[in-house]
Amino acid sequence: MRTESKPTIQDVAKHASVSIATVSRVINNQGGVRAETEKRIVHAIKELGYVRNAVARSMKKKETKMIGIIIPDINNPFFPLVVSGIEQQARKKGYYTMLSNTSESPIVESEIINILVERGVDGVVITTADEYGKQFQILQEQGIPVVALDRRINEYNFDSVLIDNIDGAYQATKQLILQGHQDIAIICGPHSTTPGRDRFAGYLKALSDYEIPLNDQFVVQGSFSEEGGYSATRTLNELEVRPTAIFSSNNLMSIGCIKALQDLEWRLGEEVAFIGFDDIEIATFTKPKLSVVSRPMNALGELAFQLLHERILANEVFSPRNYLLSPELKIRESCRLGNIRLNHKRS
Amino acid sequence: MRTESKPTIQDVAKHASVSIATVSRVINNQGGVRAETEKRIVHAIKELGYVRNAVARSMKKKETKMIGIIIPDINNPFFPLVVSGIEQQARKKGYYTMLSNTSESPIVESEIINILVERGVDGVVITTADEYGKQFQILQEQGIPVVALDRRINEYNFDSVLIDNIDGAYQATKQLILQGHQDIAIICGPHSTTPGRDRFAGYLKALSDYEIPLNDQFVVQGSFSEEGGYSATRTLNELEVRPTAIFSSNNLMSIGCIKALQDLEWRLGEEVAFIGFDDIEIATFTKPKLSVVSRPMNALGELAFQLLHERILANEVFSPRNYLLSPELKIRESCRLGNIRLNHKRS
DNA sequence: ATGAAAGCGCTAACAC
DNA sequence: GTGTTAGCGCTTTCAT
Repeated sequence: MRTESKPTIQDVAKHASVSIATVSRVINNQGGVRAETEKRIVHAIKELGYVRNAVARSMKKKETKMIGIIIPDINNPFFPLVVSGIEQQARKKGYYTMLSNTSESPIVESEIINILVERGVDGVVITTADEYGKQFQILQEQGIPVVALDRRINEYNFDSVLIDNIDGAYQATKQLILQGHQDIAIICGPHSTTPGRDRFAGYLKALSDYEIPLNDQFVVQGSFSEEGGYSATRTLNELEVRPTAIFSSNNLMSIGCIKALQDLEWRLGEEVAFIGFDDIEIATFTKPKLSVVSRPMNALGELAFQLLHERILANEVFSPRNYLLSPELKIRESCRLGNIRLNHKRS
Repeated sequence: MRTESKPTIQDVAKHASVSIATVSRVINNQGGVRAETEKRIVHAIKELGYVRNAVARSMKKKETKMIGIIIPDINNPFFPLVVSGIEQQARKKGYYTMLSNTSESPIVESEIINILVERGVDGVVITTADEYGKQFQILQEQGIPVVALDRRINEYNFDSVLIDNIDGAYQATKQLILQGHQDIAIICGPHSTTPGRDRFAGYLKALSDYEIPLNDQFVVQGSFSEEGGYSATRTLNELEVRPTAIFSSNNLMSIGCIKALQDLEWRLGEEVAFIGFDDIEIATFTKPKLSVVSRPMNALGELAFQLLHERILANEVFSPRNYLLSPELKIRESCRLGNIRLNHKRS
């Protein structure tokens, strides 16, 4: 494709009849170059269409000004929002972000980490697809700063910015209880993930605090996906005694759940109340509108970059900082008592 | 941070008592190394925690195996879906993708392009925020292959993978007409963008083919955003004679439009029919369900990478290929006649 | 099968 | 203010 190879700093120097050192000075705005000389050089750069080779530069300077962002699911709207927060802060500080998507595959994640390390990123923000994996070893060995976002990384002492999932689930469940519900189901995410486990724990805690016995039938599992929420809801619908309220552990699951409710003609707000983890676009389009636990996506991203940046600049090791951000319960309509007939078995 | 600097190929060579050339051979699986020697080297690599420095490698080889993807709005679900298509193909061919988001800012886009060029990406797929900008100059000069995705790039002969927006809008409008509507409004996107103009053109064409005079009042403008759709809908609602059908030019606008309809108590499916460009999550949650023009996101991405890849491999210039993919009309409920009272002025 | 050595394009220390 | 020069870590030709 490329015929004549790209011009280098050498070519520019020759063209402007100066040394490469001088050219380098003007490229990097280091000053100390006579105005006239500079003009000649700038002109030569224009004329030749010279572009600084960042690869050579990085090689020399041992820094790339790139940070890697690794997310598990680019199609889950939660992540783009978080990414926007990171990007924004990074740009301000002169860092360029490389975003990669693992599609929840630990194998892909591992590959990506290796590539980023080889490419010499200055740091990485990651929402891992495998909290217990060994893929982080290389990052630690190379001393590359890492911030774990939204999902904990076990056995490594990285900084982390997490959401208080337990509290979020607790608030949601409590709200349902205060509305008079006793038969509250939970659609759980995978117990292999922190959010999966923690949201279940919050649910359990609320039940226990209000002395409502746990009914195993009301605890259903699924993957963090629309399909997961859909089939879980089906299962719930087939129970002899159906729950009067559902708490869904994740945005995608909520969508699946609401779809199932429609398909099964299990009437939201009339026969069953609902609260979901994460705000979703459809929440205000359903009737009744969905109450949700909302996470501060942007803040999550901004904080993550900030922590990362501090570590990149620091030249000594210091102990990990672990942040736990609180989600916010957004009460709309779907958790209201309405005219839901409760199952008054134990009242 | 990093205390002892990272091990290099030199260190490995020393540790295994061989030359760096031999180490390089085993790192790159080039064969021609005695099994026993190789074992020693592999062992040294493990022991030292050596990682190949891709920066140095790229510098030497003049290829990075990285391609850049530039999108204008990571929070518009259309793009993550396209990106998934690109990523998937790229990974298969051994390319790593770097995703960047411009947030529709031509300035940011320009910066990103420069960074990618400096970093030596092997190619770029871009949905530009500025179809007429000069930011592509550098790509052309450097001979870096480019594929324009979803938005045309004028004045440069890059490959392109576009959607037949005219046809999509035509189909939608036609459908509305066939349902008996005459007073069909369009919520237009910015005329500075190809999709904005083309979708309007398709609307116009359908009207003309069916001999329905254009009513200027039914043509409202907005940015490709929720807010754009929302305020456009407000405007339509304030007309003395309101339209009986609305065609919305973009997914985000559709969301804004539907929200406005709700807020204004302008009843969808009863007082006004609707078709929107792009399928959206909420489409099946509204009552009635939304009819939409759906684009093949994944195919778009896959094709884009394929074209790019061909160009990266080719060692001669050839003329640009321009693909136009057809969108598909998904008829659900919102465009049905239902019990909408049409304004029978000219029937 | 292995090694020596010449760069790739740049930065920065040092000389002038 | 400007030039010379020594690498950064790697791949690759050419010897051996």
